[in-house]
Amino acid sequence: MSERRVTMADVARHAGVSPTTASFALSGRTDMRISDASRQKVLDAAKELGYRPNVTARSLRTKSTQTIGFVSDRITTTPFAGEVIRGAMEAARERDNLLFITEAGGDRDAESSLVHALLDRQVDAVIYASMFTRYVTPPKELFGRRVVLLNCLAPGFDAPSVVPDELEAGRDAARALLVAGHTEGIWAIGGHQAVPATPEGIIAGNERMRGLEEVLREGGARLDGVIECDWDTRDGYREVAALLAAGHRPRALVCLADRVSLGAYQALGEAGLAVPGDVSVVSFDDQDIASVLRPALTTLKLPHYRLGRLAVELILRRGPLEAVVHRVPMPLRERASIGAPAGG
Amino acid sequence: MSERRVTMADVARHAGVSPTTASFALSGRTDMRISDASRQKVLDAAKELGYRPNVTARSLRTKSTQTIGFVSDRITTTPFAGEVIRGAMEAARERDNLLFITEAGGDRDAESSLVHALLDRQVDAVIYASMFTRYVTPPKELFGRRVVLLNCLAPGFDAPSVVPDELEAGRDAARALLVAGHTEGIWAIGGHQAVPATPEGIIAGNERMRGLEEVLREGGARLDGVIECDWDTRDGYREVAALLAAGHRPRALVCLADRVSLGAYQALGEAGLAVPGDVSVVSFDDQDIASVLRPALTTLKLPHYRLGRLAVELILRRGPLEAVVHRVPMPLRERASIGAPAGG
DNA sequence: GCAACTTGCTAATCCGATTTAACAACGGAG
DNA sequence: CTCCGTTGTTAAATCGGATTAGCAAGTTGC
Repeated sequence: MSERRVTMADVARHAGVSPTTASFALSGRTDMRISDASRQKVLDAAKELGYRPNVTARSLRTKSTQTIGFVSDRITTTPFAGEVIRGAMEAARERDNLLFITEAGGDRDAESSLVHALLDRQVDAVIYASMFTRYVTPPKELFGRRVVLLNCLAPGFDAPSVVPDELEAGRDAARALLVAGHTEGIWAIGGHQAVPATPEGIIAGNERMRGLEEVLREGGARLDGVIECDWDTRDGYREVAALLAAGHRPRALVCLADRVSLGAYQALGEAGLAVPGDVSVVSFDDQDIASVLRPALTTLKLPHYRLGRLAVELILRRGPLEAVVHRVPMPLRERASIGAPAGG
Repeated sequence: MSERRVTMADVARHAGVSPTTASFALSGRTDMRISDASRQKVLDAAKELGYRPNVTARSLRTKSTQTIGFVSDRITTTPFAGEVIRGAMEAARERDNLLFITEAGGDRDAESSLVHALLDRQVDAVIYASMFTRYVTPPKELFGRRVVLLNCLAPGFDAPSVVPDELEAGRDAARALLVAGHTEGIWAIGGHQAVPATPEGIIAGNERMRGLEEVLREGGARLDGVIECDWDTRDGYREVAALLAAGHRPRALVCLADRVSLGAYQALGEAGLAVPGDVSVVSFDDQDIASVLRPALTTLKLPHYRLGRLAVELILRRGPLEAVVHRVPMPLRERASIGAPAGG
């Protein structure tokens, strides 16, 4: 791409030293003695000529490209993806690394092919990411490589995982309700995804529900019911409408995803019930929409930015990676959808 | 990253030929004569050893890294970003290219620094992207380089631009209303962003309004009013609520962004007006939320996937890039928010 | 005064490909 | 029988750095 770059040889010539001296002066290594005078000459020459090292050439010798590959099933489907990537990118940038972003779309062959494309470019490490928490089997090309699993778990695959702390989030949802005084009339919409129509519920749903029920029980409260349905707006609407039609009068709804909450809002609105006056709602994910609904939704944020960042930070730590599961807290975004229980 | 790779020297040795012969056989070049027998031996050896060329090493000689840099102001703020990147990525992948994704966050220094990081890695070209259509001044490091401007315009900068066809989208919004029979009681919410509090309105707002008014006029209709406000849910809600409170009874609302539409829905709902029974709504952007609102929103889709794809396609065409503005159509997503005018 | 270090620097190699220049071997023309 | 062109192949140079080995000149020790 365009005019010849200044090379180290140019710098050396301009400074009147050998390329070797220039190399050592520029890399600032101390295991080879360079006089301050020479060093300064080189540095000045480099600055004057606007020298920038050719990372490609350097990595041929050093093996390190200061480049990380990012492979995901799908970066586009979920609105969170951008945050994951941004977190990863910023952490990488702080250490002069760049990210190759790729997406396999769930296709195994595409995945292998992408991993190859990354390895052909000598990436220092690979982040293998899923857009929702689940169990995965990374492609064989990644075995023995420097890998961090992002938002997924692969038992038997020797690499660290970075996942949201769904269990604690479930507990926090319960605490938020208890603090507001809710002990009865609590329904969970979305459930465990025991029969997973929405695959993202498999892990998240179970852990959220487990944490929720645990703290509710400890707080002397319990769920009136758990409605299993897909984690989408349509099902949220339908199930809550059906619940109300059946004569139930919930005081609080725990929606397992913000999309479900939106459906719940719609059903509640049509039934003339106010949030949080008549029914409190607590949710999970903190999608964009959460802050924009009326009333704004109290929800447990999926920490995508921090997931991305931590994955890169692990990679950039020196030394081998340990196959540990890192759980990142899901902060509670307190907004306006939880209130005191409606008088019964 | 881990065990030694098979090199071309290994392949040559295994096939019993020189590295030169192996190179020509593998690259399939015809300007150097290789016997079919030798060629086959090399190919077999390569396959058997699982040889994969080291792109980094190759590019040191050839200058081409099969890598494209992507620099944007912000990939995260807008939910569309993923689609842009996906489009770019898929187009790149089809031609064995990979994308470095970076984000400068609007900071000029960060931008320069990122461009340097990209150039240091010898990217073949750079996509300079904005997350909403606007005028930009690319950093000086990009002058004279192979660049495509994505979703932005830079007069005087010698590079092609790829932008949504907002003008035609404005016309299509008008046509959708005319076809449904609307000729009066039409209000535009969001306006031209003449005083741009929401910067993304500067170009989009003007062109959408221009196309809208043009076709409305030609169709014998006109706007009852244009309400200038920020392109967000809060303002959409406030302005529509105010409009209704002032005693106006619009038949159709043209919301300049889906976020504004959401606010409009909220205000309409609280006033007991049904969409589209009482008021039709047509919108722009096609964010995720558009298809999930009740009723689903008829809107003109920002063609992010195609923008990303076209940018890469332009880059991968051989020959110099021409400084032309490519306008990508914004398809009409017909859903349920437009109906016949309410009887007046 | 000479060996033994230090200090400061450079020549030569290497990384893994591509590409240029050159060179055998063979066949046909004259 | 020589000359020349063709065919198939390879040695060597190159890309832009990092690294190893080695070499002068100056210091110190005894």
